[in-house]
Amino acid sequence: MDIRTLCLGVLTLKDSTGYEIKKMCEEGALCHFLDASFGSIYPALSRLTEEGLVSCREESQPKRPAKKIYSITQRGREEFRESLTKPLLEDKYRSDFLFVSLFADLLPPGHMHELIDNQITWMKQQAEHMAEGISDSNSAGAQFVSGFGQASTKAIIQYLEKHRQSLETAATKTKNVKTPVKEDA
Amino acid sequence: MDIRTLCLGVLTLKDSTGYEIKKMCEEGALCHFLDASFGSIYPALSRLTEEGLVSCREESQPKRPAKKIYSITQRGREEFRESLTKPLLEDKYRSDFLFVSLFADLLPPGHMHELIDNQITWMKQQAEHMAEGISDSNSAGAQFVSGFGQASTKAIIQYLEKHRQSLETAATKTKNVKTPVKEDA
DNA sequence: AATCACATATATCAAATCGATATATAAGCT
DNA sequence: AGCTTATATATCGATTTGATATATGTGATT
Repeated sequence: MDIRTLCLGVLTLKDSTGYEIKKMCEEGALCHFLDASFGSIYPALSRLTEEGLVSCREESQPKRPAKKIYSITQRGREEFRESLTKPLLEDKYRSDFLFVSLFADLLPPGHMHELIDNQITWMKQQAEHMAEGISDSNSAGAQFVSGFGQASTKAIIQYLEKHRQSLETAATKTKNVKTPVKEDA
Repeated sequence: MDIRTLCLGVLTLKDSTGYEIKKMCEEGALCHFLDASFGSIYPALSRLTEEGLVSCREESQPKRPAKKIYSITQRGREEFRESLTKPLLEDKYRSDFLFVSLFADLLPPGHMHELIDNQITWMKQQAEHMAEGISDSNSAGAQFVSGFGQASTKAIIQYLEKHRQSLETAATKTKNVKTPVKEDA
């Protein structure tokens, strides 16, 4: 989802500053499923303002940098609705952990074991964090997303706990001693 | 995982052209877990060659553009091994589908139903495709990755089938008629 | 026979995006 | 006094995507 549409979506729920939009990406209902940096949010909000899809009122507070509070306009709502019905990009699970797993036989002894420990710990934290989301006063959509995250995360934890052994033993059994010297160009 | 390291990883397994590296991203063991475009692969290979981490022999074939076959060098192997032990980026599940789900109440009637149908169909295809990978003559790492993908995908399918109703009814019950007019700047 | 889609192969480029950094200020902790 | 964290905006280099261009061969469709 492009940052433009993301901003419109957040503003559909609540008037916000750029800073708050970033926070929602880190703590909100979708925090495990999207990213957005200041470097993309601020330019997006400027462009959306130019195009009349959001409006901006400046609120100068004493001894603080002035807030720019953005609201979505009627045209913004229309465009957002429309963009929701356009073809979606496919889901994608990105994982450095899996990339490294594919090369487990090149790792020092015990390293893969540690990686999986960390991965499981992290996954459990994620699952907890997702479960918190559900207890809040949330929309059906937010609960659906939270449940989705929990279901997949728990399945992954189970998988890791059940199958880690096969990967770890395979990693220690193999050519981990010294890269064979076969000279090149 | 940056494209540079990705290329080194693929070349660890087999000498390849840029084109073949791209294909492995689309069909190989990790195809569901990473992306890379020509626009990043070719420059990465050039830079790696300059730096002496890979070598390149050109194979001109009759009536075909010349192949540039890259091999990883000893230094490349060392650097790759090292990069495997560096801190990993956290896994991330990116999903337009979930983003739209959060705004299900803004969709036309029946649209969410269709989206979920498509999502389930697509997920089932993914699961099948991942299962194929396991039957091939594969390393422990590749089997681990394939199993990981299947486990999470199947959990998601189950979740979608079990909980779709709650989202779909919530979507039809609500303010889908007309965006309220509340005028702005 | 002509056309179309797909596969092999390399390469470039605008646009989007990330990640880091800079600028202010206040609160709270050690 | 100094450190970290939080609020807030903004910019910028580097990376990466996604589209496009250039060639050619094969197999399917019309």
